[in-house]
Amino acid sequence: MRRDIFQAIADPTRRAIIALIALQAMTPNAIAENFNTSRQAISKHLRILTECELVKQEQQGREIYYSLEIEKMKEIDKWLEQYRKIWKNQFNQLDEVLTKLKTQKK
Amino acid sequence: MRRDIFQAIADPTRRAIIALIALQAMTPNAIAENFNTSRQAISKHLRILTECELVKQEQQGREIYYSLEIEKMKEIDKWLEQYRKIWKNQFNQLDEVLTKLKTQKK
DNA sequence: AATATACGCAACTATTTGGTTTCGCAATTT
DNA sequence: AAATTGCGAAACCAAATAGTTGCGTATATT
Repeated sequence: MRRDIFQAIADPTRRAIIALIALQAMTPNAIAENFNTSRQAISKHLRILTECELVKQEQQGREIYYSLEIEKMKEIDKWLEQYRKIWKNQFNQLDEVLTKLKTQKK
Repeated sequence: MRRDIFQAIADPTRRAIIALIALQAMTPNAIAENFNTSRQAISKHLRILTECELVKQEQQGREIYYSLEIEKMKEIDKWLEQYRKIWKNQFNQLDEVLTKLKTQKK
């Protein structure tokens, strides 16, 4: 039972759930209406998302509202950072080449 | 056989491979030395990474050098962008509250 | 030419995963 | 109080996954 954020976002249904509840909290039934799977299947996805803290719940009577824990998304951003450095660096190197070519032209 | 980038980075070994070859191209054997699994297992991971174009190969004699296709990493960045907007927005809202408190103090 | 090395590929296996069905419990509604 | 609704949890199943073992092939070394 791996339960890390990368494994959580690997499933396309889970990414769609994340997108759905990013702007407003929703109940499992309301979420399930947007897919053609059962409420239980969505519930399982929500459990995985909750376990890795990508999603938080708030009980309201007999309904449970799920919403995105946006802070957790920053972890992916943090992981990407090392690679962003690489592609920015490559861009700068390309930029250098271009300016060098420019000055040679003059 | 799903073969998208999110599924590719879901596996921790594959993320480690990506980190390894990000800065320099490496052969499967050289990569495998950094893990305690077989060369074949690494080869399978490399195949998955290659199939979703996260990694490119370059044959050199009987050796094949694998390196990161950094451009593909931007796809994750692109996906994150929508959520980055949300957390930046939340930060701005917090900022507004703070400046409001400040002016009220004065 | 014979051997060794670097590798991909296919077959097989154990485990994990996404899904369904069935159940039970708590909060509403009637 | 009885029926309904919203939900999580457990049991079960088919498909996918990560790994192993055993090839075959091309390049390099002797």
